[in-house]
Amino acid sequence: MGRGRAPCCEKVGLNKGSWTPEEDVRLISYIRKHGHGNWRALPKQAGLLRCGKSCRLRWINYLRPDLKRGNFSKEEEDTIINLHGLLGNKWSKIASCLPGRTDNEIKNVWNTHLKKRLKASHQFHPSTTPSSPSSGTTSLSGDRPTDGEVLSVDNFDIPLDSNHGMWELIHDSPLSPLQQTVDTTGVPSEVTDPVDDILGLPIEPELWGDFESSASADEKQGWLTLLEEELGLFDGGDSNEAEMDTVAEEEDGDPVRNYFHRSPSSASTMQLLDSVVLNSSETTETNS
DNA sequence: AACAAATGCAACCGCCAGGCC
DNA sequence: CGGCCTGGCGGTTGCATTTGT
Repeated sequence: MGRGRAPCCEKVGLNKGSWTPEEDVRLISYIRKHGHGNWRALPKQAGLLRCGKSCRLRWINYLRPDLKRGNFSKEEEDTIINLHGLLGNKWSKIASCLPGRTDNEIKNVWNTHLKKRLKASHQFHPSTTPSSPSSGTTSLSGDRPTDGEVLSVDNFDIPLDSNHGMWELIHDSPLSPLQQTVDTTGVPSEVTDPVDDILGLPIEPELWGDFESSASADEKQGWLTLLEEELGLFDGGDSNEAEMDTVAEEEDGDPVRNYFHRSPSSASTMQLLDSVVLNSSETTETNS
């Protein structure tokens, strides 16, 4: 699919548009084995006719093993609405508070669903004043409110207290625990585990070559079908269920993720934000 | 059934910030 | 200190799919 603007001349000869399962396999396999120290060099080393940016986007938005798939829950949507009121179009920061969700995904959900919903509710209840993305960013990036002031976001009053850490959160939104454990791109900084458990598929770069040369057409097709199922490209039935199990397993010991997965009440955004702040400071101490 | 309009979303782009030399 | 390189972010695009007529 040719999306976006006209291709830049230096990228002539590179693949564009939708990724094929084969490309996905190559990328997953390479990153799993070598990590992604240099996105620019990665496609060449992985044998992909893609630019580094494209590889990075594909990995972050679609192939990362820690991604949650499926529709956004009501609670997730409420959280997005509230955080958007706080942060404006800071999709990456909002995403950092929603484990398993990407900035791109959140941006899409906002633009396609939530914006319209807010608009509709505003028309229905003209007295309410939903904060616009720009106003949220602009107002908060300006003068800092004094202690005791209340920031009203989507009918949700947030007391602004300098001792509370809210202002710091807004301005210096910390990394989520998810990012702390797997980094922003979902891959450990050092790949040490020799067991290739990504997607539960036995992928190794060396094997790919053997696979390509020796596997029969049926074997290749079956393997790619399996990949499609794992990626959610194939409606195989219970793959989603398996993912939810994985998510549930990962919840233990992660306050923010637990919070979201168990009882993500939109009215508890303060709690959420506190958790993020707390967890961030704990991690900082641990690392220092 | 056929066509048009609306919607969803993956992937593109340019720009910017931070790190390195 | 300034230039270059890279990664990351936010905005935009257009194809595929769904819905309406």
